[in-house]
Amino acid sequence: MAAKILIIEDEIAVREMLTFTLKNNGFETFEAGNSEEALNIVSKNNINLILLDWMLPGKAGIDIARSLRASIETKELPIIMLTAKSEESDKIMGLESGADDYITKPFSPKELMARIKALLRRSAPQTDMEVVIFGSINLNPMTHKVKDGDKNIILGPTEFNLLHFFMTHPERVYSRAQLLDFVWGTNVYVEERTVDVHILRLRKSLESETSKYIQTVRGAGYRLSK
Amino acid sequence: MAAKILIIEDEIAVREMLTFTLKNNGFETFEAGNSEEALNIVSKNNINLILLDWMLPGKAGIDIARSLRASIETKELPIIMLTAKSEESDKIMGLESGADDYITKPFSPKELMARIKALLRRSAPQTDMEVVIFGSINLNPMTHKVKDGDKNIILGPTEFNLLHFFMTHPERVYSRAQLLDFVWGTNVYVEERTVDVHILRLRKSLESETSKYIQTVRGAGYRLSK
DNA sequence: GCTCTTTCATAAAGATATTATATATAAAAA
DNA sequence: TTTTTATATATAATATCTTTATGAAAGAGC
Repeated sequence: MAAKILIIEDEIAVREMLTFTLKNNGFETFEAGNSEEALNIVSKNNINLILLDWMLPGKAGIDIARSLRASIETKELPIIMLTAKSEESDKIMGLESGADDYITKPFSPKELMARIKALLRRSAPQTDMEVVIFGSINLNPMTHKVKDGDKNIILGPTEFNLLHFFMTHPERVYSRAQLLDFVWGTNVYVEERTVDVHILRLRKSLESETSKYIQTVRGAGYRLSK
Repeated sequence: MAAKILIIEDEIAVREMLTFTLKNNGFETFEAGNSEEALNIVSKNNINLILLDWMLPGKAGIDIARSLRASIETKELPIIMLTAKSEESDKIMGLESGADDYITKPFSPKELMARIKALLRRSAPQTDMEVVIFGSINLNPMTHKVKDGDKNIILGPTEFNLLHFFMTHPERVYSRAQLLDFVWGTNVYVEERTVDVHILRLRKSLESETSKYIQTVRGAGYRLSK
């Protein structure tokens, strides 16, 4: 699922630009113009990362960073601060008060994305990295290993992703088109029949008993179910 | 029923190519060469998606997107913009002014189709996914599973659809012709007797007690009732 | 080179529509 | 009433059509 990013910025134009860039890159965005809004949004949503304008009126920026760092709940929340100029003192103060990274305006969307992704990668290992278990299947995204009972299962990348998706979304039927969207990703253009082939290979790789969990639902798609 | 797609493009050759490709893929197409035509067609027809050429004379492309986004009626209408080059600024402007996706020329018909289908899928309402219960029957459209009491009921696609229809429209009698319309879909020529056969199979699949809920109303049709 | 993915061709499985025939029902006639 | 008749529905069998499974080859990426 898409990471949730909160943009704290008082200038509407900049805020909109950021929102737009982030949405475009598949993130879910929230916007706040001041501390109050910001903390409110953080408390109500499961924000994954914050983009914080350092140049908020008063000392708002620094205050927000500090209060987030003070609370147990938000202690680990990654913060990227946006600074207008690359003044050494600002950087130092920013990092000191809790930002994990900073980026100076003007910056390219590309650079912003790279930093956000890097930070999310670093700080959010457990989002999609949980071990998943379904019946006798045990899938560990961290080590990229799959076991079916005692037996180690060797899967190609696509089979691995497919199984991971099914295991994190069991019981529900997905059409081939949906599987392409969710497992292959949007903007990938392959034939729907290709899904069949990967289902076949996934079934072959699993123990014969277990492979029955990968069910064909005629006219609808496939499902992981007992 | 086929989705309706409006092509807004001033170059006739490109327009015809697009129309051809789309028709070939089972879409219903409309064509407009300028804003006026475009907005006119949108207001009179139930357009499901728009292919908008970004390189229309003047700022026509951006203007059309904006006016569509401004009106409540067309706020949600998916727009794919066609751009000549993949310039960052163009993409951003396009998406900012309301396009949902963009595709840069030259593009393959396959890619175009995939994007259109993905967008239609995304914008389609996630309706009809509620679990339905009638008596001891429990039908879950999400998992595509049916239970009658404790027993799992295996149904073919048509029987599943038929039962789902009855369960979402209980107590009322439907003629064979109506069932063909609602369950099979309009524009399908099938003998009315065929309905009998599927009713038979549905009854057979259900527990004998429950199958009595599928009632024959002589001279009128069938009904789901206790 | 290798591995993994996608596509394609064909086989196999499954679902559907049609037909023929049997059965049920309602109304009319005896 | 009971019987007849006409018509509607149920059922089984089957031919046809669709969808899915599978193996093999081509293609892509490393």
